[in-house]
Amino acid sequence: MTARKLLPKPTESELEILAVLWKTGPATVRHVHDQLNINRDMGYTTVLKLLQIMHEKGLVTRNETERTHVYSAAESREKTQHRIVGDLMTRAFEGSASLLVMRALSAQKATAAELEEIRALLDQMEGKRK
Amino acid sequence: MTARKLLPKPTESELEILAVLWKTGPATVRHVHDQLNINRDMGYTTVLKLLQIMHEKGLVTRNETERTHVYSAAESREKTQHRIVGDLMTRAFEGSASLLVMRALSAQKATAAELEEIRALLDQMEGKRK
DNA sequence: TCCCACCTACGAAGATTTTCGTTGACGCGA
DNA sequence: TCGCGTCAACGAAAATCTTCGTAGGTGGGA
Repeated sequence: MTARKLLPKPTESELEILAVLWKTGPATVRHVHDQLNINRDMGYTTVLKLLQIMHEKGLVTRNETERTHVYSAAESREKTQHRIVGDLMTRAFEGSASLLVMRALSAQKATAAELEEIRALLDQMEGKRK
Repeated sequence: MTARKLLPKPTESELEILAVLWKTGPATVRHVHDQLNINRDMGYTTVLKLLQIMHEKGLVTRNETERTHVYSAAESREKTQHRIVGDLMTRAFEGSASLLVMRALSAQKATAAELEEIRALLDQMEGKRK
């Protein structure tokens, strides 16, 4: 009832912005800009423009009641990640989840706790299977 | 000793082409074109141009001894996937491998055999840990 | 020999993404 | 009230990616 239209896949820059919004919740342009500029270098108006475009695309919503607008990610982190991973799986991994998982695990050492988490997920999936 | 320079991340179209090369091994433009056109629609010269650009970028090598050149992926599928996944992990998953793994597993049901494979990989990683 | 099918190279248009300068409005403190 | 810092909006340049038309070369068969 809510999702009027299919959201486009965010571009790389847009994804960086979404990452900030997911992490800190609704935020102003200023805040997003400051967060991004911890690791990279991007002008204020660039971030503003990006957020305006994302708003047009429906990737973010915004509260305009105050002069300083507050932006929020329109879609949950889970859903967006799900779409992106699914897309990548198709394009670069022949649709194989396990192959992608292996690369993910070898790309960066997971902590023991994380490994346990994954194990639990596997158990759960196998449980469902029967 | 071999890697002269860091390869750029392939674009989406380039990735499609690499997928063909990885799957079938060294191939001519004609072959890549035919394979791609099973699922989509892309002109011959478009594929040619893409391969030429990829050659400039170093993403593929080519054998020019024959009039019909033969292209090969310059980097192994493993390495490229590794880089792409690492990049995605950083940009969209806060660097968390386990989070990405979870999305991958939920994005598509893995087969029982795949789940076992992943389990084995986990065992191996935990073994190394101690 | 001539024509045709096929190949590479090249240039450029079109589409998309990324970046930023400029403008005008707002509100607060001097 | 005036000036300054901050904000959104907009336009457009710059960079990158995608697509294809055209030209020119090569080789084989009629």
